[in-house]
Amino acid sequence: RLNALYAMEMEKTLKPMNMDISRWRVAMLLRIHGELSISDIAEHALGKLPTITKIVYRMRDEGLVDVNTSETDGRVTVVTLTDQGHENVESVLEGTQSVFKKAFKGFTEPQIRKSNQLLRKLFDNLSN
Amino acid sequence: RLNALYAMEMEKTLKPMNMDISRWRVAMLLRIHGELSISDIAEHALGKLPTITKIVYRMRDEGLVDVNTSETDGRVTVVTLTDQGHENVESVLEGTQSVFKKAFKGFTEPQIRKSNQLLRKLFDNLSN
DNA sequence: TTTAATTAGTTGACAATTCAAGTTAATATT
DNA sequence: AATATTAACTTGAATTGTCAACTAATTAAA
Repeated sequence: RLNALYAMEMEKTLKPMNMDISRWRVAMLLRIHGELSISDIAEHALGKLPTITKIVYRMRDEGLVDVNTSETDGRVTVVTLTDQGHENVESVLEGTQSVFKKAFKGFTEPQIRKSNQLLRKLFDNLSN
Repeated sequence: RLNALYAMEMEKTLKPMNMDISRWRVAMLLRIHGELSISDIAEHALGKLPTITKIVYRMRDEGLVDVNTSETDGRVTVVTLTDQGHENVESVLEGTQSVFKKAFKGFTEPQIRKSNQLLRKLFDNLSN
Protein backbone atom coordinates (compact mmCIF):
# COMPACT_ATOMS: atom_id res chain seq x y z
CA ARG A 1 0.00 0.00 0.00
CA LEU A 2 2.88 2.34 0.75
CA ASN A 3 4.18 1.49 -2.68
CA ALA A 4 0.94 2.52 -4.37
CA LEU A 5 0.60 5.62 -2.23
CA TYR A 6 4.14 6.76 -2.97
CA ALA A 7 3.52 6.33 -6.70
CA MET A 8 0.31 8.34 -6.53
CA GLU A 9 1.91 11.18 -4.57
CA MET A 10 4.79 11.29 -7.01
CA GLU A 11 2.49 11.39 -10.03
CA LYS A 12 0.46 14.14 -8.43
CA THR A 13 3.56 16.19 -7.73
CA LEU A 14 5.08 15.67 -11.16
CA LYS A 15 2.02 16.23 -13.30
CA PRO A 16 1.88 20.03 -12.94
CA MET A 17 5.47 20.08 -14.21
CA ASN A 18 4.68 18.08 -17.32
CA MET A 19 6.46 15.02 -15.97
CA ASP A 20 5.63 11.54 -14.83
CA ILE A 21 7.49 8.95 -12.80
CA SER A 22 9.05 7.30 -15.85
CA ARG A 23 10.52 10.44 -17.32
CA TRP A 24 11.58 11.62 -13.91
CA ARG A 25 13.46 8.44 -13.08
CA VAL A 26 15.28 8.55 -16.39
CA ALA A 27 16.13 12.22 -15.94
CA MET A 28 17.45 11.66 -12.42
CA LEU A 29 19.71 8.86 -13.60
CA LEU A 30 21.13 11.03 -16.36
CA ARG A 31 21.63 13.83 -13.90
CA ILE A 32 23.74 11.58 -11.70
CA HIS A 33 25.60 9.58 -14.33
CA GLY A 34 25.86 12.09 -17.14
CA GLU A 35 25.66 9.71 -20.06
CA LEU A 36 23.98 6.34 -20.17
CA SER A 37 23.00 3.72 -22.72
CA ILE A 38 19.42 2.60 -23.00
CA SER A 39 20.19 -0.65 -21.21
CA ASP A 40 22.07 1.15 -18.46
CA ILE A 41 18.95 3.18 -17.90
CA ALA A 42 16.76 0.11 -18.04
CA GLU A 43 18.95 -1.57 -15.46
CA HIS A 44 19.12 1.33 -13.02
CA ALA A 45 15.58 2.51 -13.49
CA LEU A 46 14.32 -1.07 -13.25
CA GLY A 47 12.27 -0.99 -16.42
CA LYS A 48 11.91 -3.17 -19.46
CA LEU A 49 14.01 -2.32 -22.47
CA PRO A 50 11.16 -1.51 -24.87
CA THR A 51 9.57 0.70 -22.26
CA ILE A 52 12.75 2.67 -21.72
CA THR A 53 13.36 2.98 -25.44
CA LYS A 54 9.99 4.61 -25.90
CA ILE A 55 10.34 6.86 -22.88
CA VAL A 56 13.70 8.08 -24.14
CA TYR A 57 12.40 8.90 -27.62
CA ARG A 58 9.42 10.64 -26.09
CA MET A 59 11.81 12.72 -24.00
CA ARG A 60 13.85 13.47 -27.07
CA ASP A 61 10.76 14.71 -28.90
CA GLU A 62 10.14 16.96 -25.92
CA GLY A 63 13.68 18.32 -26.07
CA LEU A 64 14.78 16.90 -22.74
CA VAL A 65 17.49 14.53 -23.94
CA ASP A 66 19.88 13.94 -26.82
CA VAL A 67 20.09 10.50 -28.38
CA ASN A 68 23.13 9.29 -30.31
CA THR A 69 24.76 6.10 -31.48
CA SER A 70 27.89 5.24 -29.55
CA GLU A 71 31.19 5.89 -31.37
CA THR A 72 32.79 2.77 -29.97
CA ASP A 73 29.91 0.33 -30.35
CA GLY A 74 27.37 0.80 -33.09
CA ARG A 75 24.72 -1.13 -31.22
CA VAL A 76 24.46 1.08 -28.20
CA THR A 77 22.43 4.24 -27.96
CA VAL A 78 23.80 6.88 -25.61
CA VAL A 79 21.49 9.34 -23.95
CA THR A 80 22.33 12.67 -22.30
CA LEU A 81 20.34 15.53 -20.84
CA THR A 82 19.98 18.65 -22.96
CA ASP A 83 20.34 22.05 -21.34
CA GLN A 84 16.60 22.26 -21.17
CA GLY A 85 16.59 18.80 -19.66
CA HIS A 86 19.01 19.90 -16.96
CA GLU A 87 16.92 22.94 -16.07
CA ASN A 88 13.86 20.78 -15.98
CA VAL A 89 15.36 18.23 -13.59
CA GLU A 90 16.46 20.89 -11.16
CA SER A 91 13.09 22.52 -10.97
CA VAL A 92 11.31 19.19 -10.69
CA LEU A 93 13.70 18.09 -7.95
CA GLU A 94 12.43 20.81 -5.69
CA GLY A 95 8.91 19.53 -6.09
CA THR A 96 9.78 15.92 -5.40
CA GLN A 97 11.71 16.84 -2.26
CA SER A 98 8.41 17.86 -0.78
CA VAL A 99 7.13 14.31 -1.08
CA PHE A 100 10.08 13.02 0.91
CA LYS A 101 9.75 15.82 3.43
CA LYS A 102 6.14 14.83 3.89
CA ALA A 103 6.95 11.13 4.24
CA PHE A 104 9.66 11.74 6.83
CA LYS A 105 7.86 14.48 8.68
CA GLY A 106 8.64 14.44 12.39
CA PHE A 107 11.70 12.24 11.91
CA THR A 108 15.01 13.25 13.46
CA GLU A 109 18.17 13.14 11.35
CA PRO A 110 19.34 9.85 12.89
CA GLN A 111 15.90 8.34 12.31
CA ILE A 112 16.01 9.32 8.67
CA ARG A 113 19.46 7.76 8.30
CA LYS A 114 18.23 4.61 10.00
CA SER A 115 15.20 4.49 7.72
CA ASN A 116 17.35 4.85 4.65
CA GLN A 117 19.53 2.01 5.87
CA LEU A 118 16.49 -0.18 6.24
CA LEU A 119 15.13 0.70 2.81
CA ARG A 120 18.53 0.03 1.28
CA LYS A 121 18.71 -3.30 3.08
CA LEU A 122 15.31 -4.29 1.67
CA PHE A 123 16.46 -3.21 -1.77
CA ASP A 124 19.66 -5.26 -1.54
CA ASN A 125 17.78 -8.29 -0.33
CA LEU A 126 15.33 -8.08 -3.19
CA SER A 127 18.13 -7.57 -5.70
CA ASN A 128 19.49 -11.09 -5.39
CA ARG B 1 14.10 2.40 -6.55
CA LEU B 2 12.85 0.02 -3.87
CA ASN B 3 9.39 0.88 -5.05
CA ALA B 4 10.15 -0.12 -8.62
CA LEU B 5 12.03 -3.23 -7.57
CA TYR B 6 9.20 -4.39 -5.34
CA ALA B 7 6.74 -3.93 -8.19
CA MET B 8 8.91 -5.90 -10.59
CA GLU B 9 9.43 -8.77 -8.14
CA MET B 10 5.72 -8.91 -7.52
CA GLU B 11 4.89 -8.96 -11.21
CA LYS B 12 7.41 -11.70 -11.79
CA THR B 13 5.98 -13.78 -8.99
CA LEU B 14 2.39 -13.25 -10.03
CA LYS B 15 2.74 -13.77 -13.75
CA PRO B 16 3.12 -17.57 -13.71
CA MET B 17 -0.18 -17.63 -11.83
CA ASN B 18 -2.04 -15.56 -14.39
CA MET B 19 -2.15 -12.57 -12.09
CA ASP B 20 -0.78 -9.08 -11.89
CA ILE B 21 -0.46 -6.52 -9.14
CA SER B 22 -3.80 -4.88 -9.89
CA ARG B 23 -5.83 -8.04 -9.80
CA TRP B 24 -3.90 -9.27 -6.80
CA ARG B 25 -4.56 -6.14 -4.77
CA VAL B 26 -8.25 -6.30 -5.52
CA ALA B 27 -8.38 -10.00 -4.69
CA MET B 28 -6.59 -9.51 -1.38
CA LEU B 29 -9.00 -6.78 -0.35
CA LEU B 30 -11.97 -8.97 -1.14
CA ARG B 31 -10.40 -11.83 0.78
CA ILE B 32 -10.14 -9.63 3.87
CA HIS B 33 -13.37 -7.70 3.63
CA GLY B 34 -15.63 -10.20 1.93
CA GLU B 35 -17.77 -7.79 -0.05
CA LEU B 36 -16.85 -4.38 -1.31
CA SER B 37 -18.19 -1.73 -3.64
CA ILE B 38 -16.11 -0.49 -6.52
CA SER B 39 -15.34 2.73 -4.68
CA ASP B 40 -14.42 0.86 -1.50
CA ILE B 41 -11.89 -1.04 -3.57
CA ALA B 42 -10.63 2.10 -5.23
CA GLU B 43 -10.14 3.70 -1.84
CA HIS B 44 -8.32 0.80 -0.20
CA ALA B 45 -6.32 -0.23 -3.25
CA LEU B 46 -5.42 3.39 -3.95
CA GLY B 47 -6.57 3.34 -7.55
CA LYS B 48 -8.71 5.55 -9.75
CA LEU B 49 -12.34 4.64 -10.15
CA PRO B 50 -12.26 3.93 -13.90
CA THR B 51 -9.19 1.78 -13.45
CA ILE B 52 -10.79 -0.32 -10.74
CA THR B 53 -14.00 -0.66 -12.73
CA LYS B 54 -12.08 -2.17 -15.60
CA ILE B 55 -9.98 -4.45 -13.42
CA VAL B 56 -13.10 -5.76 -11.73
CA TYR B 57 -14.87 -6.53 -15.01
CA ARG B 58 -11.72 -8.18 -16.33
CA MET B 59 -11.68 -10.34 -13.22
CA ARG B 60 -15.32 -11.14 -13.70
CA ASP B 61 -14.67 -12.27 -17.27
CA GLU B 62 -11.96 -14.53 -15.88
CA GLY B 63 -14.34 -16.00 -13.33
CA LEU B 64 -12.58 -14.61 -10.27
CA VAL B 65 -15.30 -12.34 -8.93
CA ASP B 66 -19.06 -11.83 -8.97
CA VAL B 67 -20.44 -8.39 -9.72
CA ASN B 68 -23.92 -7.28 -8.62
CA THR B 69 -25.95 -4.17 -8.05
CA SER B 70 -26.54 -3.43 -4.39
CA GLU B 71 -30.05 -4.19 -3.10
CA THR B 72 -30.13 -1.14 -0.89
CA ASP B 73 -28.56 1.41 -3.24
CA GLY B 74 -29.02 1.04 -6.96
CA ARG B 75 -25.91 3.05 -7.73
CA VAL B 76 -23.40 0.84 -5.99
CA THR B 77 -21.83 -2.24 -7.49
CA VAL B 78 -20.86 -4.91 -5.00
CA VAL B 79 -18.04 -7.29 -5.77
CA THR B 80 -17.26 -10.64 -4.15
CA LEU B 81 -14.80 -13.45 -4.80
CA THR B 82 -16.11 -16.55 -6.53
CA ASP B 83 -15.05 -19.98 -5.27
CA GLN B 84 -12.47 -20.07 -8.00
CA GLY B 85 -11.37 -16.61 -6.94
CA HIS B 86 -10.89 -17.80 -3.37
CA GLU B 87 -8.82 -20.78 -4.44
CA ASN B 88 -6.79 -18.52 -6.64
CA VAL B 89 -6.01 -16.02 -3.89
CA GLU B 90 -4.85 -18.73 -1.52
CA SER B 91 -2.46 -20.24 -4.01
CA VAL B 92 -1.14 -16.84 -5.08
CA LEU B 93 -0.66 -15.84 -1.44
CA GLU B 94 1.93 -18.53 -0.98
CA GLY B 95 3.90 -17.15 -3.90
CA THR B 96 3.80 -13.57 -2.70
CA GLN B 97 4.93 -14.57 0.77
CA SER B 98 8.21 -15.54 -0.80
CA VAL B 99 8.80 -11.97 -1.94
CA PHE B 100 8.40 -10.73 1.63
CA LYS B 101 10.56 -13.54 2.97
CA LYS B 102 13.22 -12.51 0.51
CA ALA B 103 12.97 -8.81 1.40
CA PHE B 104 13.20 -9.46 5.14
CA LYS B 105 15.79 -12.20 4.92
CA GLY B 106 18.16 -12.13 7.89
CA PHE B 107 15.80 -9.94 9.95
CA THR B 108 14.85 -10.96 13.47
CA GLU B 109 11.21 -10.87 14.54
CA PRO B 110 11.64 -7.57 16.42
CA GLN B 111 13.41 -6.06 13.43
CA ILE B 112 10.54 -7.04 11.17
CA ARG B 113 8.07 -5.48 13.59
CA LYS B 114 10.15 -2.33 13.74
CA SER B 115 10.32 -2.20 9.95
CA ASN B 116 6.59 -2.55 9.64
CA GLN B 117 6.13 0.28 12.09
CA LEU B 118 8.37 2.47 9.99
CA LEU B 119 6.59 1.61 6.76
CA ARG B 120 3.25 2.28 8.41
CA LYS B 121 4.53 5.60 9.70
CA LEU B 122 5.63 6.60 6.20
CA PHE B 123 2.25 5.54 4.89
CA ASP B 124 0.39 7.59 7.50
CA ASN B 125 2.56 10.61 6.84
CA LEU B 126 1.91 10.43 3.12
CA SER B 127 -1.82 9.94 3.66
CA ASN B 128 -2.42 13.48 4.92
C1' DT C 1 -43.11 17.46 -4.94
C1' DT C 2 -40.50 19.10 -8.47
C1' DT C 3 -35.92 20.60 -9.33
C1' DA C 4 -31.11 20.77 -8.22
C1' DA C 5 -27.03 18.73 -6.52
C1' DT C 6 -24.36 14.85 -5.24
C1' DT C 7 -22.81 10.15 -5.45
C1' DA C 8 -21.43 5.87 -7.84
C1' DG C 9 -20.28 3.96 -11.62
C1' DT C 10 -19.49 3.27 -16.76
C1' DT C 11 -17.72 4.19 -21.42
C1' DG C 12 -14.80 5.86 -25.28
C1' DA C 13 -10.66 8.07 -26.76
C1' DC C 14 -5.99 8.38 -25.96
C1' DA C 15 -1.45 7.57 -23.75
C1' DA C 16 1.75 4.32 -21.74
C1' DT C 17 3.52 -0.37 -20.95
C1' DT C 18 4.53 -4.93 -22.32
C1' DC C 19 5.29 -8.92 -25.17
C1' DA C 20 6.98 -11.01 -29.35
C1' DA C 21 9.32 -10.61 -33.23
C1' DG C 22 12.23 -8.22 -35.75
C1' DT C 23 17.12 -5.57 -37.13
C1' DT C 24 21.84 -4.37 -36.88
C1' DA C 25 26.38 -4.57 -34.83
C1' DA C 26 29.90 -7.03 -32.26
C1' DT C 27 31.97 -11.22 -30.62
C1' DA C 28 33.06 -16.09 -30.75
C1' DT C 29 33.62 -20.51 -33.43
C1' DT C 30 35.09 -23.37 -36.90
C1' DA D 1 37.52 -15.64 -43.60
C1' DA D 2 32.92 -17.33 -43.14
C1' DT D 3 29.34 -18.62 -40.10
C1' DA D 4 27.02 -18.74 -35.75
C1' DT D 5 25.92 -16.61 -31.52
C1' DT D 6 25.13 -12.97 -28.58
C1' DA D 7 24.09 -8.14 -27.39
C1' DA D 8 21.62 -3.90 -27.89
C1' DC D 9 18.28 -2.03 -29.32
C1' DT D 10 13.63 -1.01 -32.21
C1' DT D 11 8.97 -1.72 -33.79
C1' DG D 12 4.03 -3.25 -34.13
C1' DA D 13 0.18 -5.45 -31.87
C1' DA D 14 -2.21 -6.16 -27.76
C1' DT D 15 -3.12 -4.79 -22.70
C1' DT D 16 -3.63 -1.71 -19.34
C1' DG D 17 -4.35 2.78 -17.17
C1' DT D 18 -6.12 7.53 -17.23
C1' DC D 19 -8.85 11.50 -18.37
C1' DA D 20 -13.18 13.55 -19.69
C1' DA D 21 -17.68 13.07 -20.50
C1' DC D 22 -21.76 10.63 -19.62
C1' DT D 23 -25.76 7.94 -17.20
C1' DA D 24 -28.47 6.49 -13.45
C1' DA D 25 -29.75 6.52 -8.60
C1' DT D 26 -30.06 9.01 -4.30
C1' DT D 27 -30.29 12.96 -1.40
C1' DA D 28 -31.10 17.92 -0.54
C1' DA D 29 -33.39 22.28 -1.44
C1' DA D 30 -36.97 25.34 -2.88
